Amino acid sequence: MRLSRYFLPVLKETPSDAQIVSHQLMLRAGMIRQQSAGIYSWLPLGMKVLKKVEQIVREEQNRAGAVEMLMPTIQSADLWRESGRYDDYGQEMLRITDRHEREMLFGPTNEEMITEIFRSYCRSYKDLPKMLYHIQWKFRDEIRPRFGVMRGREFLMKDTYSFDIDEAAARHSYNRMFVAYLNTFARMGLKAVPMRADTGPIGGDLSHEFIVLAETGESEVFCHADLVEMAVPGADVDFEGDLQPLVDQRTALYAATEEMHDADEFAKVPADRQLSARGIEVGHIFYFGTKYSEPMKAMVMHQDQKEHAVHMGSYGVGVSRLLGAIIEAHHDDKGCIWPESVAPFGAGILNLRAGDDAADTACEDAYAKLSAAGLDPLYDDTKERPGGKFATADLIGLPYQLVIGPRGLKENKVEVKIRRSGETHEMSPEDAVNRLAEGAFSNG
RNA sequence: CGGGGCGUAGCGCAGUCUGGUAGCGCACCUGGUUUGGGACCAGGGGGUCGCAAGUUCGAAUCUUGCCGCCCCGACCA
Repeated sequence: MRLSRYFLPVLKETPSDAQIVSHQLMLRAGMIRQQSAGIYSWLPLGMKVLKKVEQIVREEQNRAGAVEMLMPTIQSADLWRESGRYDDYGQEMLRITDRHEREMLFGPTNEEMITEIFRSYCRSYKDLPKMLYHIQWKFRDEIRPRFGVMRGREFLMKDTYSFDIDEAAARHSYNRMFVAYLNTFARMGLKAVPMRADTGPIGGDLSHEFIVLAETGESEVFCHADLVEMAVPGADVDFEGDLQPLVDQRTALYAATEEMHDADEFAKVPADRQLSARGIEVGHIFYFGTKYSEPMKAMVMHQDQKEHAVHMGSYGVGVSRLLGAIIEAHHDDKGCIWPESVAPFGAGILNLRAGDDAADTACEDAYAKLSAAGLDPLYDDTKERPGGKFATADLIGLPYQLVIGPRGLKENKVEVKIRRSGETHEMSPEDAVNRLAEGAFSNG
């Protein structure tokens, strides 16, 4: 992409209503624009990162055996009356009346709808297990939206729903998501710690929040420090096999949010391993048994020739919130530092003197070759002065900057800057392009 | 919803107390000089001061109502 043709409205100054660094940087880097309290437009740069994050979530869901579909944003109130949640959900649900005076709502979640779909088609225990997900915009009319995309009213969520024959089978589905989430967040450069969460009226031990530690997090958390650095299972996990040991390895160590915190248990953690911090909830997994299948009659015939309600779980990832979490984890005073896996462009090419023949030629050549290599470079071909180009490149956080100007070219030199470390390497244009194309500067 | 704060040019703000022809920096446009880490000079455009009503000879400024946004609290991916 040529910057001259792109839409990248960067701000030099920090908008006054942004309180936390991720919100400030998303506004300054021209990623989002607030349209109303807690409601944002995703500008091109933000959209690109959002899609990358979404794709990682999707790939890991698919790997874990979940099947993608798409449900609508608008739902019928009748569906929610079946589960009893229409009255329970309260003011957080945005209720809408259509022209025929039908009561509709903008979905805050999809348990009812997926249960309705499941029960319409699945009648036998032989149809189980099933695991379906979608990535769709949700609306929750939060009392107080804040911190940009961290607590928006409209937000993009991945929600998965599992259907199993009994609690033991549901536990395996739960473990699939538990492990999938560990891998998902690690791929984005996040250290997410699973923490015991409140299971509400269902009880049991099957609910975990996945928390990214960050000073600006909304939750106070307490955990064994080893959990933070624990290596994730990785891509070659056998999701059909026994995942319980992987789960136990983590749940054996203390980790809880404020609501679930037990000071006495925490005190048993070795003192030098006790970690109390703040965190951002990026995922939440939940087993809720027959809470919806019972009232909504999602029954399957078992071998005993009787109908039984299916055991369900739901598993959410705040996709749009993840962008905030990633920036909180990866930034400096100059701007964002995107992990390569979610960077909006693979590299930036900075033409320090657009209009100079030598610089233009070298930049065009690098742009063509890096594009061909699949790096999806952003070529700053504007007439702006070098200082502004450096500042913009740092602000939007591209992992690599290929800096090309007439002064260096006289000695056949260009500069490669690594955003995360700030280090620069001088070399010939050919070397720079080749090494960038082959990922020579990557640290994985 | 309770408590607090703020709405003045695209962004950041001053002016409001004490009413008297709407300002500053950045950004933008034109010309010129510049050009390797957010240049300089000169000129220029842009605001019914959130909306409405009221007080007044006169309102960004005082009064009332409404709207929007932000922060603290209880809830959530």
